[in-house]
Amino acid sequence: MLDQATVSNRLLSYLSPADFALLAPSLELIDLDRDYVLVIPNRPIEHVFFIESGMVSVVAEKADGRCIEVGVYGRDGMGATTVLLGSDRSPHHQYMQIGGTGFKLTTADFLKAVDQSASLRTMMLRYVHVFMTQTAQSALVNGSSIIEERLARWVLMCQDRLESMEFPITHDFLSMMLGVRRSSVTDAIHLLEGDALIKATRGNI
Amino acid sequence: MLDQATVSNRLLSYLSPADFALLAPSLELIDLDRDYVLVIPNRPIEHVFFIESGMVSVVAEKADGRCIEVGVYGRDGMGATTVLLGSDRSPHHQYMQIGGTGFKLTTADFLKAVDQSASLRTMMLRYVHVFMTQTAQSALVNGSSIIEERLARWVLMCQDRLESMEFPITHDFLSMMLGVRRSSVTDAIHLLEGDALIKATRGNI
DNA sequence: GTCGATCCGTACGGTAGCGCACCAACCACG
DNA sequence: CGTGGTTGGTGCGCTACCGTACGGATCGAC
Repeated sequence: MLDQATVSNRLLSYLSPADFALLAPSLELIDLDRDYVLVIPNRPIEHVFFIESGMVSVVAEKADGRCIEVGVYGRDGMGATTVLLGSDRSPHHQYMQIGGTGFKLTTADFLKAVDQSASLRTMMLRYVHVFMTQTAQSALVNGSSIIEERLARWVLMCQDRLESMEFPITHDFLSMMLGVRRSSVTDAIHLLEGDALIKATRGNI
Repeated sequence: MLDQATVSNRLLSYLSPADFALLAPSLELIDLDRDYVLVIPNRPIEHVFFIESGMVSVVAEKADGRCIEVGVYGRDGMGATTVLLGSDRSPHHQYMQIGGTGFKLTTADFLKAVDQSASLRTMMLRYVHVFMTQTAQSALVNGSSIIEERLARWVLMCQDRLESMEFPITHDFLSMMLGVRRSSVTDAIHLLEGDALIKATRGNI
């Protein structure tokens, strides 16, 4: 049986013991390697995830195939929040940007637990609000900040979620996330390095 | 007593009669003139709104005072959705972009009704999902589309919500909403006019 | 009609970021 | 230890958009 005290995921660890006990039997610990897909757009969501380590990108795609990240989460949150809102699908991609581990449970088990406990539902809905705010913030900076600032925001968010000063990411991936040209990312990284704020090596920041 | 059949708001009109009856006694019809403030950022939300006509802008603000619209709604939705998510405040401004009318009720009355009816809650949470998707879409276009496209999106969203081919709006306001320079809006409008897609007069589109 | 305020058209120099392309450094793998 | 794929640095011409600014048009109030 799973011990709540050993769980890194913030949502799970802040639950009341009773609420945790509702979910615990359904939780399955799995490896989440880089590029592991948590949610496929517009397809029924069969599993819900709680991240223990690593980071997930939530990515929106335009009709022309162009993609931009609209949110990220790690041990602070959960995947596939839309099931809480009564929808069994989401228009966005979700995949591991940085590999790690996490718990997976079926959507049905999750919803059953949420229906049984109002406090559990409340907790989860609060997280939806947090994530929504993050998305709105993305809209804000995407529309009003230069690349250097957007990169800095991304690095900080990544740091918060990984509790690590270093993480593996290529300029190419970052350019996807920010929706800009790869060499613009290179330039922005150099600027931040010039201010001694970050240090980048091949495939690492 | 309010007759559900005469209500324009989509959320209210799609409710089951029983759910509507739960809300109806609390609904107060009010005028919502242009610039009427529905939500002040980071202050307790005392009232929830269902729009009958007109349009609301949800606007995020950066530390430097720069603002960008992260969503809009009209008769298709409601204001202050965050109360559904267990938060009594929101970080965003919400005010009437185009004047109209709507129903107002206290947050307490609204939450009481939602607690009494699971189907009512479900309906409202589904709308939260819709709005969240819209916000994510804003993040997407803000980061990847040229002004002309973003303006076109805005005009179409406005049209959907007003069911009117014409609406009062100045270039100046649009530049705020899109987070761009006022004269860039003027240019984009001329481009769309060149394609005979819109027609603009002073303070009108 | 006159005045002030609002709104819109236009212009000009400056710059962030783009698309593209090329090469060097680096790594994994045989 | 060579080879091929990945990643990062750099350059060039180009476009979208910015900041700023000025002047003309339109409107309401008196």
